[in-house]
Amino acid sequence: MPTPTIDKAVIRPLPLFSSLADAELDDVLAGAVSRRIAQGEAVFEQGQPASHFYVLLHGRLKVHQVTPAGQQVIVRIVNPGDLFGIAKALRRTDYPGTAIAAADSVVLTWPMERWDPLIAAHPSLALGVMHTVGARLQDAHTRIREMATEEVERRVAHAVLRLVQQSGKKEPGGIRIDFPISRQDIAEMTGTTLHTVSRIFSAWESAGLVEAGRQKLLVRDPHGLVLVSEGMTRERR
Amino acid sequence: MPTPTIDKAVIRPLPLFSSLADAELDDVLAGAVSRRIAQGEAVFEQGQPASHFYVLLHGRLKVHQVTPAGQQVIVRIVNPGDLFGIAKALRRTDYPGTAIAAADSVVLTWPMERWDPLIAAHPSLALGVMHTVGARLQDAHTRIREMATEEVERRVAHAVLRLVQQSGKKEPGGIRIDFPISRQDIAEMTGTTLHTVSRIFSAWESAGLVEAGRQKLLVRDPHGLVLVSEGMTRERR
DNA sequence: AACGGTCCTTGCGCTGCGACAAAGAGCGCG
DNA sequence: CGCGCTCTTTGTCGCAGCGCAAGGACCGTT
Repeated sequence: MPTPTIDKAVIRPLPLFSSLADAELDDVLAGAVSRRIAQGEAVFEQGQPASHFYVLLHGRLKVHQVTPAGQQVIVRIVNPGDLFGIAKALRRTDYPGTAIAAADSVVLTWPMERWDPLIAAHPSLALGVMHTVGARLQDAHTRIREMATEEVERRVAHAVLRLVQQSGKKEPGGIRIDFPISRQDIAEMTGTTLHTVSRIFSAWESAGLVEAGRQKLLVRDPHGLVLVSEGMTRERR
Repeated sequence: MPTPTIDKAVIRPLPLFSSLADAELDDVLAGAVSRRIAQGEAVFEQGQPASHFYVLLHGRLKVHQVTPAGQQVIVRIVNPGDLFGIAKALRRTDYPGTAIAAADSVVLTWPMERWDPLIAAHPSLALGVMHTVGARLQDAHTRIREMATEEVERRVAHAVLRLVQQSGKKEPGGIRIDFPISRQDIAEMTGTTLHTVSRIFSAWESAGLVEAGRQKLLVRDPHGLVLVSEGMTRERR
């Protein structure tokens, strides 16, 4: 059910493509196809040969990796406008993770054969990709630093704040994470367990910091959360 | 005491430059200067404006980040041939970390103003940079996965094995990590404490897996370490 | 409206590992 | 050649947070 025609107006505003001339954009979009992904469905799976690369137009994806022992980790959240599945940029022939739609989503997809020519023909695209990967690298280093030095509650606070920034929607009474996210997900993002996240959320809820429901999260007091993330805690009891 | 003339023969074999034509290489090397860094000296420090970018020719560097709370984390080890200090590729104007020479080292350095022109003029260089950053991203994800799911001993085993791969020198009786590395360093690479690393090394030493001295490390039984890293442990007592 | 599936909560006991402490060992410097 | 510094070892102790377990809430389905 791919849509053969792509609406340039949707693509144009994305930072990745914004510096392309109009004619270039046509060239880039040649061979691209959009595709709907239902919630819970995978765009691609870890270990599969990397046949396509993608841009997320709408919705939200979670990228998982599974350890040899079968443990899951969420490597990142893909937000609208993000490039993903770019195995070629990492010099891989397979996908290093599994991308699953956290909400109904729409992706733009190119066959991987288009990668090299596109990158070669459009230097500004290559630049953009470099920056994308660079940004992810910095995120990753931030996470490493947090996991190495911070205790669980602060890591969870950081993770939630990151979600707020990337996917927060202002709402009377606070900021809502606008896609379904479970405690399990947050546990996998912070290297802890579902149980611990649940406990932390309960404590935050009593403290009036957040309002947490099934797959839902409303941050009532972002500033308070920032304090927690910076270690202003240990006032319990 | 920079050396104004750079020996092309030293640069040519580096993967990063190998696909450049000879004339291109001249262009790339224009404006490059080599510099010696004594052990313990910093090439650049976290937060400084990023004035140069570098390639390590000889020696070994540790890249640290300091948390707001003052904790140190080792982000990566720079091996000969590696590009580093490429803040521009991450769209930063300052260095995100501090690079310190773990052993006497020689770096090749360019003023950062050369970055954009070089990347623009030499597409294969841009590609190479993308792959470099991509490889680092994958490393980072691996570390995140390990820190999230594995217990300390296995993480330490993985870290040591990575060192062996990158900086191992075969030697009668085992593989030596050929630059000075302390337990503190390894603790900072794995998100644990000096004390725990010391204990683990002691245990490994009794088990005949490694031989560890002051800033020295000889892996006697790499395969045994692999077993540890894969979780074949819990035989103690 | 009953049912199964998913997601969430909470209590309890155990333990990996960090905090603290104190002393030993190797190295470089004056 | 001895002094001080950094790096390392080893022990003891306490606790954050994980594993386990059981139960409850909410959701979509037929």
